[in-house]
Amino acid sequence: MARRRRSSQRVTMGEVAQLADVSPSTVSLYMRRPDEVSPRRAEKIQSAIDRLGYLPNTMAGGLASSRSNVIGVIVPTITNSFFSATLETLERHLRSAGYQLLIGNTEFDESREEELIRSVMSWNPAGLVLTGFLHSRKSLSLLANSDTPIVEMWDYGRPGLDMVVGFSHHASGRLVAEHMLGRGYRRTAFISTNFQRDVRAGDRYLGFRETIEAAGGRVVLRQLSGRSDTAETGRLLGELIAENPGIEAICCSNDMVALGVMFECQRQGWPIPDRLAVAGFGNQDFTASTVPPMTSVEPPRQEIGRHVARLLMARLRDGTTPQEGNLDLGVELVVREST
Amino acid sequence: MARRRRSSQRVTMGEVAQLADVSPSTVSLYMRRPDEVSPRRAEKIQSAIDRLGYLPNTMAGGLASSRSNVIGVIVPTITNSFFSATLETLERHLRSAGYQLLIGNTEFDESREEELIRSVMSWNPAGLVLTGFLHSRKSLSLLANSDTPIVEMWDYGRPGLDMVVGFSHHASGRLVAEHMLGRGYRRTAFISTNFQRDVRAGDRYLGFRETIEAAGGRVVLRQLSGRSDTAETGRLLGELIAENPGIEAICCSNDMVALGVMFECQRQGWPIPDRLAVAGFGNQDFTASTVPPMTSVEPPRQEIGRHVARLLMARLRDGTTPQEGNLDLGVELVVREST
DNA sequence: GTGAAAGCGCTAACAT
DNA sequence: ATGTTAGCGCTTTCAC
Repeated sequence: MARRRRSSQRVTMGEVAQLADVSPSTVSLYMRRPDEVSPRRAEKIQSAIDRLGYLPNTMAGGLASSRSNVIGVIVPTITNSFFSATLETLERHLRSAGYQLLIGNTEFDESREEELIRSVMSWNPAGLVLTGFLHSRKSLSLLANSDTPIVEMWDYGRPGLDMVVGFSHHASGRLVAEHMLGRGYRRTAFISTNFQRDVRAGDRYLGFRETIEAAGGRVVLRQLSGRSDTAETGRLLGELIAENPGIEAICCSNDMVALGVMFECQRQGWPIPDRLAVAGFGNQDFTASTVPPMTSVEPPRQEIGRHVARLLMARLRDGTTPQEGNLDLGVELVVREST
Repeated sequence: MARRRRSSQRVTMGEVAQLADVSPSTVSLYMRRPDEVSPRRAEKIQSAIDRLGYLPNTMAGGLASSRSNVIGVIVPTITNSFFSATLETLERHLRSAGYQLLIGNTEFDESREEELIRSVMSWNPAGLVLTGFLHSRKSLSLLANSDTPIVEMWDYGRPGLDMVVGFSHHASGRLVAEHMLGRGYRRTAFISTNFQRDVRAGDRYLGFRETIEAAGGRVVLRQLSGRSDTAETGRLLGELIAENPGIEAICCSNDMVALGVMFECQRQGWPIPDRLAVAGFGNQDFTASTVPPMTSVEPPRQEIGRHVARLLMARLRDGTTPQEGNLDLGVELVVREST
C-alpha cells in the first residue's frame, strides 16, 4: 500500500525572525549567545521559536561557520563490551559539550577503515577518534593533510598520529604471566580470538609468552577461527589438553573465551584451578560469579572514553594538547579463585 | 605543483574544476552521475580529484540539495548485544546504500530520548529509527509535523507512528511458559532486569505469567535493581528459593540473568534441571556451552536490522511502504537441557 | 544591541 | 554534454 504524505516545509530562522519582528541575524545571535540579546527581544524570539517549533538546521550552520560539531569515532565493532562501554562514555561526555558522534565500525577490515575515514572526513569533523595504531597507507594519507585533531585509543606504546589514550596490551599479558609464575605455573597455554581480527590480543599473547619463557616456562598457543565462540573454545581446549596433558594454566584473550574454557573443564570434570588454572581479560560483570570466580584483567574501558573526550575538548577549546597527550591508563589484575 | 595551499584548508569543488579545466557544475555532475560526463573530461576531473585529494563537503551538499544521507537511530543502550547486533547489521545495509547512521543512546532515560530526537532532527535526516513504542509527549510533537520516515523497532503489537519492525515480547514470554508447562513445571519464578529500565522485559513477564496462571500455575517475580548483574542475581535467587522452596523453574529476562542463576545453582549444588529448570532470553553464543546447555529464546536481532533498512530504503526510493510496513519477525525457542 | 550584506561549498534549473 | 545562475539556511563581519 502506497502512502502519500505532504512534504511539510521546515521552519527556518527567517520565519522565526519575521514572527518575532527582528532580523534573522538577531535570531542567530540569540541561538548562539542568548545573553547578548536584549531581554525583551530574547523573549519574543523564544516564544516565536516555541510557537513555530523551530529546529535549527545543523548543516546550514556547519556550512556557514565552516566548522562542525561532529566527532568521528571508528571502532572495529560495536558488538563488543570493550568498545561499546568506551563509546557510551565518550558519547555522554561529548554530547554534553554539544558534540555529535559519528560512529563507524570496520568489522576488523582495514579497507573498511579507509572508507569510513573518508566518509567521516567529508563531514568536516571537529575531531576524529580511531582504534589502535594500525592504519592503511591510504588512510594515513587521508589524514596527513588535515588539521583535524586525532586520538588513537585502546592501545599504547607506539608513536601515534596525534594524541593517544590507551594501555599496553603487552604489559597486560605480562601481568597475567607474572601472576601465573607466582602461583607456580610454568606449563601454560594461551587461547585466543584470532590475531588477524584482533591485533591487540596478539600483543597480549606476546607479553604473556615472553614473560613465561623468560622464567623458563612454556606457552602453547591456540587461536579461534573468528570471534569468541564458547563452543569452539571447548573443542580447542579438548584437543589442546589431549596433545599437551601437562598444561597447568590457561590464559585467555578475553573473558568469553575463559568462560568457554571453564565450561569445558566443568564438563570434563577438571577442577579449577587444581587441574587447570584459568584467567581472562576484560573483568566483565560475570567473572565475579563464575564457579570458581574468575581471575581477569580490568581494562580502563570507561576511563578511555573520559580521557579521549577530555583531550579532544582541550584541543578544540584552546588549540593545545595537555601535557599528557599520550596517555597510558594501565590495567589492573583482579585475582580470584580460578588461578 | 599548480598552487600551494595551507594544509588546514580543504580543497573545494571549484579548485578541482579549475585544475580539470571544467566548470564546477560539471564536477558536481561527475560526482553524482559520472556517466553523464564525457569520458575525456571525466578522466581529467578524476585525476584532478586524486591530485588534490579532494573530499566533497557533505554539509554543503546536504544543504544545497536540502536532503541528507543521515539516518538517525535511537536505542536505549549500545552496550547490549541485542541492540548492538541490530545496529551493526543496520549500519552495514544502510552504509552500502550511501547512508550515514547517527546513533544516540538514551541510557533508558525518556527525557534523553527527547533531546536526542531534537538533535537528530536538526540534521534533517532522511529517516529515523526508534526503539519501542514509548515516547514522551514532547517527542511525539517533535515528530508530528515532520515527514521523515520513522521505523519503530524491537517491539510489535501496538500501533506505531509509521512503520514497525519487531516481535511480540508478550508472545515470547508465552512461548517459554508453554514450554515449561509442557515439561510439567507449575511453580515458577521470573527473574528480571528492572522493568523501569526495560519495558520489554516487563512484557515478556506478563506473557509468561498469564500463560502459567491460565494453566493453574504460579509465578513469583524478582526484579534486579538495574541492569543484568550476575552477582545480584545469585543473591536474589538465594532469597527467592529460601522463601519459596517449592519453585521448580525459573524464567529469566535475559541470558546473563540466566547465567547468574545457573552459577548460583552450581554453587548451591542444585542440579539443573532436576532441582531447578532455567530458561534465558537472547540465545547468546554461550548458551550452547553452559553446563547443562541453556534453553533460550532467539530474538531476530540481525533480521530487525535488515528489515528496518529495507523498509526505510523502499520508502526513500519511491515514497512507498511495502505491504508489510508492520512486521512481526517472531522468535524461536531453542530448547536445551537446562529445562 | 541590532540589522544589512556577503558568503560557506555545493546542487539544480535552465540555457546553450 | 557543459556552463551559467540562483539559491539552500545559516554565520559573520561590519555599519549603525
